[in-house]
Amino acid sequence: MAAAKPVSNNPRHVTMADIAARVGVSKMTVSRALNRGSSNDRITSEALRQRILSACDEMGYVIDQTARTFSSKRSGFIAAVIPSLNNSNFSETAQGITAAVEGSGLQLLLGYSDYRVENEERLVKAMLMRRPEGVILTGGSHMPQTRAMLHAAGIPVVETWDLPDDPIEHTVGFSNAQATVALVRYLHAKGYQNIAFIGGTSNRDTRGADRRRGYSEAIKALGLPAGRVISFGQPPISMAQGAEAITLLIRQWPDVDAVVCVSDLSAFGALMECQRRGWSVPGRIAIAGF
Amino acid sequence: MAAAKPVSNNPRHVTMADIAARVGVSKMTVSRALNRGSSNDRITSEALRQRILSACDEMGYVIDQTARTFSSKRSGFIAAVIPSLNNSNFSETAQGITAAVEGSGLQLLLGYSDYRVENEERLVKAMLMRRPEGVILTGGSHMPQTRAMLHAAGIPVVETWDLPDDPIEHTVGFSNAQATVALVRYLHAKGYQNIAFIGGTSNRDTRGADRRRGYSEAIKALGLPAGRVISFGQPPISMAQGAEAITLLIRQWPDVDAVVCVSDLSAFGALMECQRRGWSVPGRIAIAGF
DNA sequence: GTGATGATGGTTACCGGTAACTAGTGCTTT
DNA sequence: AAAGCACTAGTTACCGGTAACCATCATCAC
Repeated sequence: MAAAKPVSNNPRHVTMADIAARVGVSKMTVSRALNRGSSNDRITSEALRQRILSACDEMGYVIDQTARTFSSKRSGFIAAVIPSLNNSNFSETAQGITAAVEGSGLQLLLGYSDYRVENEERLVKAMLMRRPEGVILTGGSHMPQTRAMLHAAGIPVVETWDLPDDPIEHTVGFSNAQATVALVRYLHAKGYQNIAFIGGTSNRDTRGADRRRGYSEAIKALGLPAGRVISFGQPPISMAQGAEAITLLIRQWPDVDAVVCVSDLSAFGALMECQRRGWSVPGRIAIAGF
Repeated sequence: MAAAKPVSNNPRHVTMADIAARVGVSKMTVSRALNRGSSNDRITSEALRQRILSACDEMGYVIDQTARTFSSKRSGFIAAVIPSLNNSNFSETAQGITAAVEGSGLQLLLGYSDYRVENEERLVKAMLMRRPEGVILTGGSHMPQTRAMLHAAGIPVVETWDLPDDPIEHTVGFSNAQATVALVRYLHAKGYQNIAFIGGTSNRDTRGADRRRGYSEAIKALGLPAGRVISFGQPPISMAQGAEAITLLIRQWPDVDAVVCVSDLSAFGALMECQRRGWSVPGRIAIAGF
């Protein structure tokens, strides 16, 4: 592909030196005029500054962030890895981070791992090569190599959507297992006795696996009938898969009166299927989504 | 925030020079060993190369992509702007691009504009500062300044999900208006006479607006009853909004026998509502989504 | 044996910004 | 009036890689 061509074979990119020559000042003055307001601010006279800015406009100059990063050791972005783009939870997380970061002059660089720690490792490596000023990860399960690289990078690391026992550094989240325990206890307190669980087939989705573990622990602790777990579909499981799962569930254990679904999406699919079949919710069966 | 701290205040990042000193060769040799297989390949003896690679491993060296980009003028990534993360169409586009780009050594940098051309302009500017090797945009409507910057950048630009009259450079897509015309014609050919349209309230979503325009043109050309347009909710409109919209629609024009929805999501919401109310689809009313 | 050739590794200069320091100016302060 | 200070702009060096060119050595054809 285009892998052999330089970024630009224009006459040449306009550089700061061109602007400086045009205005008749030094590069440094141009740099200072453009960086007004940054931490290493140096006041430039307003008239001169305006001349510089309009020269930039006229010549179509855009500062080279690459050179700037290289020189100042500040890349101006933070990296975030989420499992999937197409999941409102994670994309809302991304939107939230973007909003929070806006104004501090930082940008968000987003990557998605497709729920695979190997992909996460590759992504983290690629991102670290670009020297982010911080990294945000989803979940607390990572490859050893990933943890090592992040430690070596010497930048802030935040893990979200989980409460790992052994955090890399900071954590913003909750325990998926404990939250599911609470959910099962709540259903039990409401009088439900035969509580099932619907989730995906793979352990790739570690948060999903944590939720299943929490379910099993709670069931055991409460002395309820155990083993009522349907595993169906590759995470993230779809609405359609949620619908199929609840059909299987009712066929296998007709006495089930409540079901905990691994995600909102699967719960929604299950709910739809119940409505379609005319099973009253939560009369015939209660449905809870995570 | 952390906006005043350098990327790293470690003892110091391991650099290529450190590796070179350790192995007892020059920086250049290290560079060549690491870039084996790239376009400007120079064969390095395998034994030496292995010694270099293991030295990198031992010292935890990760190449500085910033410096590399700066020096070689090749950033190794392409930029894509999509309207929204949380839309399976666009996130699938993103996944497709990622897959296509994989193997060519390029990475994808993703940004979302929230359906606003002003945001798109800010994003494009921020991305161009990092010197991407190509840019992919969603849709064919952009701020004049955005077009100017992209032209000045001198890199390949691709517009998708649209077929603009005045493309910036390349286009991969289709005409939203023409496709909607075809859809209306198809419904008419099937015998439907009272065809309505459901879409969002704003023109921010230019593809949605194009679809509405195509709908109106087709209705007019076919001489069907016009004006049966429900505008409801800010794009991208949700399933719930699709459901509400169809309720309004039927209340206002009870004779409507087919409806074109601006998106799959709104069509799905409308479909659900019809099922809930016991209206047969496509008996009582036909529902088409874009 | 000698020049040509090819494989390998070294040298030098440079990419485009910014940090850190220096120099000149006008205004106070004592 | 001299010293001190606050501002502004200029100078120099450098970030960590790579392009382009150079030097060396072994191999080979004649």
